[in-house]
This record gives sequence, structure tokens and C-alpha cells, in this order.
Amino acid sequence: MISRPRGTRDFTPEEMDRRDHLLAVLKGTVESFGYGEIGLPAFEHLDLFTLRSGPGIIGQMYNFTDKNGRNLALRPELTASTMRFYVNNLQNRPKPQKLYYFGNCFRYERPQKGRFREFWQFGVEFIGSSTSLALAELIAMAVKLMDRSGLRDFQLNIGYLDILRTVMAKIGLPTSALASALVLIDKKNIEGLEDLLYENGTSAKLVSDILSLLDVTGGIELLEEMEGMERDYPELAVPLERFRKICHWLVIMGIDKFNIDLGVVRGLDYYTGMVFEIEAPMLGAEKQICGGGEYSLVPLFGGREVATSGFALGFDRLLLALENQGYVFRAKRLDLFLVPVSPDDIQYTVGVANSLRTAGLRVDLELRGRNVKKAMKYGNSLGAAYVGIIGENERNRSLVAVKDMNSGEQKSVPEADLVSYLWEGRNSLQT
RNA sequence: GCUGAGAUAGUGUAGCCUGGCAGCAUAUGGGACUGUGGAUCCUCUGGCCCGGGUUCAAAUCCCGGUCUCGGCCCCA
Repeated sequence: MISRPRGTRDFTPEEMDRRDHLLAVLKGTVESFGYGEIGLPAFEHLDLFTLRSGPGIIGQMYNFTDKNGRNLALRPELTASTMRFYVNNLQNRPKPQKLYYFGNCFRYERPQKGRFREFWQFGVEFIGSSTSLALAELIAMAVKLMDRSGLRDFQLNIGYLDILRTVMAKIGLPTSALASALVLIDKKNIEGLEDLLYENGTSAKLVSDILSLLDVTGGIELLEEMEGMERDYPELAVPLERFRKICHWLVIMGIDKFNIDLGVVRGLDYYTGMVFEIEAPMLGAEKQICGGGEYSLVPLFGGREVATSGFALGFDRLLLALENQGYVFRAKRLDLFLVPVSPDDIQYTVGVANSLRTAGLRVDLELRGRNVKKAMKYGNSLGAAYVGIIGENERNRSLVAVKDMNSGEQKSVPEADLVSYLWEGRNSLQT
């Protein structure tokens, strides 16, 4: 017997039904904002990813050499491919461009709850504008994705890298120290940060200012408190004003419950200004469900400088969070299961099934020639809304004996009326 | 990469400590029941993760591997 490779999953029809349902909600939501879907290859040149994230990530990727000696890798995420696509083919389209994608990604990591070696990402990229309004819309859309999915308990954290970076730049930290400082901030290792700053000759006043900046977490009211910083650091006026505007638009868009956290750093250094993440606390160690912000990758890939922002959400984690929350998914139901009573009835039954299927109904029929009782039991186990029985009586008068499997009521329906009868049934059952 | 727990029919489990015919529930197939589902009863099929060791004898004890579930590391 051959087992499933580690960190991969099989999905039953019921699971795929849920995944399709969630995906339809996500697609519908971003499309309502004017986003269009793109398709991307499952593997790329290894260089695409090392260029983006450094050679260190090779250890966490499925990379291989093909028969012609090319160094390739299964995609670990989709932003890099999107940016490559943009640089290759999309640079001359009208801006801004709103793109979204959904696809499987691969990472060679140790599987655990909410983390698999093959997993699915849904994401968007916004190319060609960096107005505060556009960034607010991006965040608002991410929140709307959670709401429309049915997720109740989640938290939005928003950070703004330029604020910290401006203050850090004033210190005159060498680039290497700046990078490790950001890492320490991301890890919330305040003591380590303090030591690093002092080692680099930062004054006590600056250190305490930075630490107080990191302390800034909380609601929208913190924006006013930050105004005090502007007196000491005039360079902050521009980023602070932009950050304020983003938050302002967010409130206008109906998003007023968010947490401002200047310590949100999001790992790598191609993130530039505004960054955000959404987490679902119920998920434990792998609680981050969505993350994104402003970044700069296009020049790195050889394109003209352009404003880019976006986010990706972990499809599997979102689904897991919904399941943990007890969300009830609406299952696709078979509309009608047809049972021919005797072999003589099969031809008529097949004809009925065919015309109903053409009308867009979900119809199955007894294919094994079992008796009516057995066939009904099977139809019941399929979850069919109705079972239709066809015997000599029905065949001779162009009827179907339709039994409502919920109420148990049965009536003879003329073949010509079946389509409307079943559609009515489907609509009333699913409201 | 570190660390803890675990793996027994399709699914869920008992047995393991203290070695001695692998049991139960449920699902699937067949039947009771040849024009009416969910119930009941009977019945067939189906299993000790893989490899090695100890032993007269291993699901059980020992070693290695694989996989799963957690907690870290990482998380583009």
C-alpha cells in the first residue's frame, strides 16, 4: 500500500464541498471590489524565490533539478510569481491593477496544526497606487473577507514600518544592526533590543523613545498620543500623517475595531510602509490567518518602480477556524434520486433523469437494479431531497411518484411539471 | 532543527503495564423484505504502521524507521 506523502491531505467530496463554498465566498468578495483572478504556474525558477527571500529559504522549499538541468522549485507562495507576471507582461496595463489568486503552495516544513506541506493560499495584489484611500480599502477588504466567511473571533493588527525606521535612522544604526533590531522587535524581545541599541551608542533618551513607540499598542485613540512624537522628531510628520489618513478612511469604511501595533514587522525587509495581520486566537501556535502590507519587489525583478501592496490568507487555517467555531456549512444536496421499479421502467427513468439534468438539477438514479426498499435506503443515505419512484403506473401516464424525504409526503407529479416542482423544493429547503 | 504523546478492520475503540486463539461498536456488501427510506434482527468480508531483535511464543517487551497529533524554532 502506498501512503500519502507527509504533510499532504486527501479531501472527501464533503470536504471539497466546504472548500468550494468558502472559496466562492472569497472570490465573490474580492470580485465585488473589482479584483480579477490570475493563474500562475505551480513551479518557478528557484532564483525567483531566492531573489525575493534570500538563499536561506531553500531549506524550506521543494526544489529540484529537471531533466534539462534547470533549478526549479514548487511555489512556496504566490506574491513572487504575481510580481514576475507583472514585470513580464502586465506593466503596460492601466493602473491601478487589482489581481487575486488562489492556489496550492508547498513548503518543506514540519507539519503541525494548521501547517501542511501542501497548503492553499488566497491572496490579492494591488499595483499602481499608494494613496491612503487605496491602502485603507485593502485592509477593509481583508476584514470583509473574514466577515463574509463567517469568522467571528479575529483581531486586526496594523503597523507602520516607516515610523520606527525613521526614528531608527536618526540614531544612525548601521544597516546590519538595523536588520537585527527589526528581528528583535518582531520577536517582542525588548531587552535584546535595548542591549543592541546601547551597544551601538544610542542615547538613553532615544532608547526610551523607541521603547515607548513599541509600547504603542491599542485602538485608534493612540494616533493622537503619537502626535507628541512629532515635536521631538519632525521627520515623523509625513509617515504619521499618512498613517492617520489610512486609519481615518478605515473608520469611514466601517472598520473601527483594530489594534495599532508599531511592532508588527512582518519578517522580511521588502515591506515598506503600512503592514497588517489578522489572527484568529483560537488556532493556537499557527493563529495568523492573513498578513500583508506595502512592499517593494518589482525593481528587484527588473521592472519599473511602482507602488505595490497586497495580502495573502491561509485558506486552510481560515477553514479550520470556521470549523472550530462550529460554523455550519450549507451542503450541496441531491435534488432527486430516481428508482425504477422493474427493468421495464429503466428506459423511461433514464429519459426523466436526462431532461432534469439538462434543466440544471442534481439527479441520480438507481444503477444497480436493487429493489425499491434498498434503493430508497441508498437514496436516503445520499441525502436526496426527494426520491422519485417509477413503475408501471407512472410510466404509462408520464408521471413520477415523488416522495419528500423530509416530510415523508408523496405525490404523483406529471413529468412536465417536475422541473418547477423540484426547483421550488430546493429553494424552500435552503432558506 | 528541538521536544512530548501516539499509531489495532473504512471509521471509532478494547486488549499492551503483567507476552499465550485480536474483541466490541459503527459503516459497507448480502439476507429477513420483488412498489416505499431513517428502525430491528441475522450474516459475509475486512485490522495489530514498516523493518529488525529478545522469546517456545510478540498487537503486547527492546532498537531503528515512517506517519499523525501537540508545544517550540521558523513562517516569504
